[in-house]
Amino acid sequence: MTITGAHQAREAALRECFLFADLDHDILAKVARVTLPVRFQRNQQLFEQGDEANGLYIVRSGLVRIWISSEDGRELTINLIEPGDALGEIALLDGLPRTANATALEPSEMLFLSRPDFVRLLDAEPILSRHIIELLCERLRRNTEDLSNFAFFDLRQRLAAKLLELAIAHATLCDGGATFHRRFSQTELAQMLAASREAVNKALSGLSQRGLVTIDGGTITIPDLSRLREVLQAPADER
Amino acid sequence: MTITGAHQAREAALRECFLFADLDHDILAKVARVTLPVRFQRNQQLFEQGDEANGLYIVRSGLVRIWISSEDGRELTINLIEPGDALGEIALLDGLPRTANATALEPSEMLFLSRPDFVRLLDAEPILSRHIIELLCERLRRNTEDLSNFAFFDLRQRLAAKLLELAIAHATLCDGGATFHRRFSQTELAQMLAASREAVNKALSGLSQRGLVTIDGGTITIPDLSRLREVLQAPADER
DNA sequence: AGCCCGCTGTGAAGTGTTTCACAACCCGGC
DNA sequence: GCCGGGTTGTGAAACACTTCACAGCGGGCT
Repeated sequence: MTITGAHQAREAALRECFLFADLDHDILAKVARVTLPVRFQRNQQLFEQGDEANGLYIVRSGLVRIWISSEDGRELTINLIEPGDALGEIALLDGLPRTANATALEPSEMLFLSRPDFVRLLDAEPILSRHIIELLCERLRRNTEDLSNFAFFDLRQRLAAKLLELAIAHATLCDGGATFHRRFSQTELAQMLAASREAVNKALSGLSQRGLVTIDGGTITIPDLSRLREVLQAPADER
Repeated sequence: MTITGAHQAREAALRECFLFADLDHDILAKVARVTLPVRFQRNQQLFEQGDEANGLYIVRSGLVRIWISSEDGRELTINLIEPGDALGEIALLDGLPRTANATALEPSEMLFLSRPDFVRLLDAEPILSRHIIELLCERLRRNTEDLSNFAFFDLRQRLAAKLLELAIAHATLCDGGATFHRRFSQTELAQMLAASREAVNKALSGLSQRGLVTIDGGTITIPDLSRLREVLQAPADER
């Protein structure tokens, strides 16, 4: 592939990312030029909580896990970043240390945009500010949702909510139901739900016994999304 | 007070708010003119989750509680907004329904800035975008902290963390310790911690028996902030 | 004064979740 | 083929917190 070909590919990747979606072609081309393609293997760490922010990552393929850990080594997965989304915004924008860790769950391709380049761009392009603001608002809404789940839901409900959320990005919807592309181990789920692996196992069995999910060789399918959603309103006695 | 006097007072109030702190005088004067002073009584609601966003509130005095509620009526206090801070940014910025409820905990004075006026201002003043972005980042950091507390801490630790957090805004620090200005009822604390009032009572007694806090007629004082902070690292067996 | 309401303290029973221990499984590598 | 590591399933004991019930306290209102 020629060098300009590579630039064009990167520009196309940027355009698929919400943050840069409707910048003018010439601006985007300039950005594409300073952007650095990087690859990460499965389980390779992009950065660590407390690191200084060096730049922004834009995911082209793969999957990245954003997580924090406690003093005694337990881990909480805060977010999974899909292709087309960006990660590392917060520390990038306010210049403070990274709030969380980021690790590739799959072999992943990214574009890396260094902080100096990004800041320059932000000053030059007011429309980018608007997109950043919208991105941050979206993150805040998701965050409030998560807090609400922790505060109000028991494990069974948190699991149902998480499965419904994961289904949007990781399952093909069909006929009111959804089947996941990707396998999520019970340990992975437990880390998203701040619960023990054993408890997730039992909650999952519970859902599956009621036919709300079916599990085939570790791959989850939700036969009927709206029936699973009912678990979120159930007044506890209906289990 | 003359009308221009009122404008000047409002302009001063804006200047004390981080969001508007370093706008030019003439811009600020223009904003002050479109800004509307409003008062709320104790327990009066500013807006409700699901409402359409009509504008931004800037707190001049008093205290505002941001909270969400569950289907079955439990409430979680997400944030307390102090004088000099703003509230209602998220829905204001993305145009979607309000994510939470807001009610005044004390008689409170605000400045109200309507959404159309705000949007105009945002387009005209790029520096305001930067401040908004910083505000959102700060909220996100606090939010991640809250998630971490829910995921990793038991009630005793969450209580200690919350008291340390509240002390910053609601206590006078003195000699390594802090005494609160304001009384927080155990019910109010319980709503911040997503726990029952009774459990908060017992956790509070626990802390007080160990001399980590002292309670005098319902008013809390922390004799030694750093000793209370140790509770956050305690490996459970040291209670 | 007396009343009432919201706040505080506390115990007993019930429940959801963790921790621990262990058995069975699947799949890739040697 | 077999071994081994990461999975899944499950049951028993321990634990944290909720729920319920109730008693006492205090401050504001009539």
